[in-house]
Amino acid sequence: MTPVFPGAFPHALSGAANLPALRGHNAALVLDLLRAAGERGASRAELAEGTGLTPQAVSKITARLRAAGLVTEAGRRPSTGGKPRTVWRLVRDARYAVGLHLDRDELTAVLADLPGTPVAVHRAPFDLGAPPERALGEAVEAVRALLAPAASGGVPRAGVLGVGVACPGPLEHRTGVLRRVTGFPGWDGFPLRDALAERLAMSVALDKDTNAAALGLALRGADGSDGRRGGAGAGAASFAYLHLGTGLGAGLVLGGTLYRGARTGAGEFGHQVVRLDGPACHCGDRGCLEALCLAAAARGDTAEAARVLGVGAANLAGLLDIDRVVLGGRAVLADPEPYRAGVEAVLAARAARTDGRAVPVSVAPGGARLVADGAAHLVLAPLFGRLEPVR
Amino acid sequence: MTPVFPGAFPHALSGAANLPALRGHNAALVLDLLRAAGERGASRAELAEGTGLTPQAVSKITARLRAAGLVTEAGRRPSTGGKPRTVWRLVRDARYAVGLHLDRDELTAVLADLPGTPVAVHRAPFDLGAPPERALGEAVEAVRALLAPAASGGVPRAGVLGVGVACPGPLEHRTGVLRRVTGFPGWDGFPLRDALAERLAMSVALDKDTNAAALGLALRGADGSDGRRGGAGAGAASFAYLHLGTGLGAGLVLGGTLYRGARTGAGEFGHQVVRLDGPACHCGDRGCLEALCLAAAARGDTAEAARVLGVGAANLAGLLDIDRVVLGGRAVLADPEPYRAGVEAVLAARAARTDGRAVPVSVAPGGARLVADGAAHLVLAPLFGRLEPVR
DNA sequence: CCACTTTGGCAACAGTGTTGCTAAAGTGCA
DNA sequence: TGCACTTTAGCAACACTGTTGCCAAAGTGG
Repeated sequence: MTPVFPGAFPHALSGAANLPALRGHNAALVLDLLRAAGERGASRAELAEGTGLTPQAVSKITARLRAAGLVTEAGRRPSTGGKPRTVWRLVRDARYAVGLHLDRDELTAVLADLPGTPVAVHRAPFDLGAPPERALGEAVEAVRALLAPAASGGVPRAGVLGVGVACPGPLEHRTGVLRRVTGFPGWDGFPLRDALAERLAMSVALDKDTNAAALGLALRGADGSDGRRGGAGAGAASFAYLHLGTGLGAGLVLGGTLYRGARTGAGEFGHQVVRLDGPACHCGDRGCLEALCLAAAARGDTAEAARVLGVGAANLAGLLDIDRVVLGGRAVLADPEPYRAGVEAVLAARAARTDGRAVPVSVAPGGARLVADGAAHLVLAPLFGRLEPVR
Repeated sequence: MTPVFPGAFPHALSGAANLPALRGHNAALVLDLLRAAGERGASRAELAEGTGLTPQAVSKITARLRAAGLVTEAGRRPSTGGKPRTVWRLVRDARYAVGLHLDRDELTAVLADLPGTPVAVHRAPFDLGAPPERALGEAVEAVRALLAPAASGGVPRAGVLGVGVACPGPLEHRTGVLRRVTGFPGWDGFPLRDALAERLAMSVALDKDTNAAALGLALRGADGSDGRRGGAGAGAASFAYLHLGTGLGAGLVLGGTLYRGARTGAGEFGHQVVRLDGPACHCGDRGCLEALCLAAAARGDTAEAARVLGVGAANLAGLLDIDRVVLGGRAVLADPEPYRAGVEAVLAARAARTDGRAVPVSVAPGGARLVADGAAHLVLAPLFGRLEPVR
């Protein structure tokens, strides 16, 4: 839709690779380092150090990226005895992406700049239970309102790469088609991505709300560390985002990238059975984590809700050897600390038993806008080689 | 240790990539296709189709691989109206790898050829509880016996790439150090990989038994389909290998590659809690899957053991959206069908509830040698771009 | 003022996959 | 049997990659 730069969007090269793909791959590496560097920027030498490329290669790549308008020189570092290093930074307003969060009763649209920082927000009531065509119209209107000069402050339409849409699952991110959205079966089979793309004349990416949130955390830094990948093969950060709202779901980031499974089915966290033959769940099974957790929360027993959630988190942490657990969702955000502490206690007890490292638990920053912010990253992340682009 | 070919061992290019890495990456792609093609082989045109490279690039790559002795021309396909296609095949005896399975009471060493087929096997009693130095000596002796001309039929020592070692966890594959192997704490901190490498003067890779088994299944085809990756970004096969023996563990293959987590801790499957506040487990927790499953099996209630195992498998399948579950381990292999059917029934019930696809369940082929065969793939897989090489 | 250090660009280079063309090796019909 | 046609595969030139060697620019410190 909008040109980015030649050879853009190469995910970690897994298929056949030719020279354009190689170029795009290395360019994405440099961009990702600059994104992580933020306001501080990075010099050529630092980029060379961080990527493993030679300084000369970095020079060529930064020159190309500058020609594309994506990066710019921004001052110099103090000299350390020789010519001072030139600092490079991402050009914040070089490109934009829209993040659209369609929730059960509310719609949030954000306009994010190249590093992913929101520069405009639009909120509106929304009814996911309305007929799809009507809901679609409201989503389209929300994006148009967001991009109107009055709201976005004159962002050139051509600079907007596309729209990332996040909504409750199940759905298929590859095809952009919704499945039986829990509680709203009317959406089953609706090609939301293509319908939005046609109405907006923009490229659109669709994913689950939990996945969008996890992706946003991976790139903006759930732990403040800006989610940089580790060195070559050192194994990048892995974490699980657990979302406790109307239901209970998870978004998984494994080895620095969002793990969605082949059918976008990964992250079905709430319907793991933790009490065999326990109380019935609305899903038809018995003893689901979600049922136990929500029931405890409903009767005001936050400690028990947190403990049960912690057991599920421990099951997950053991299976996937993750580095961190991040909590979010309305129920958690309403009273975060008991949940955080309760989950962390269960994980710490497990670590003590197994002689292992305790998995730290934190509460997701960003509050109610977390998912919308993350949805914008569905469009931005491929630029930085952080997400397999959907074609 | 043994030269393979210039630029060998490039995993899916995730770090900075230069031309040698690019060459190695594409060469690995071609080798992987030829491995999957097996006896049938593949023509240049088929390789070009499968990799996405141009026919001319494939010509250059096959020429290089032939010079390295890894591939050879093997006949022609019938003409379809023009010049008949030349078929290429892997040279089976171009390279070898040793797979060593150190189990609690037995040791298995296999010599595998380039495609991973065992050509020699050596079995011996083994005591994992013996002092590490003595056990190490026995392992060294086993490898030497396997490679002796009498056993291996004159395989040139120079053609052996290295030794893949699989043993019960926990351990760290990156450093090659054992942790408190369940039941045998004497190993804690023992640098098995480096010790073996020094004694044998060969390169050694270490991993958990369940991971080795899963890797072997991924490459040899748990489903007979030879484990080929899907097309570009199509999402390769994901499955879980569940091993029910003395304990209960899992090996995970996600998107075509072995997932081990940063600390080789992934696959802790048996100590997920499925009965909150249930019976005590030896690990110190309550209601662990392993405790319930083993208890049911011990009292002869295979149906219940299978049902409980199925619940754990369903929890896992939901969380990771996998394509298949493979069962193995002594307890399962002793009487496979009830386990297979029982687990599959639970997964089918779950699929029916969620309107999803039922996850098929199969029993691992290869029997008692599964882990040893897989261990050889710890050495072979990097050649085919299927495993991040440990450095 | 000058020696020294460090940055970063220019030009030549080795090596990648790609493109355009041609030769080789079959099939199938007149 | 001859000939048109199809398909495979190699050669040579090419565009482009990151790398190397060299040198100018721009600082520091005595």
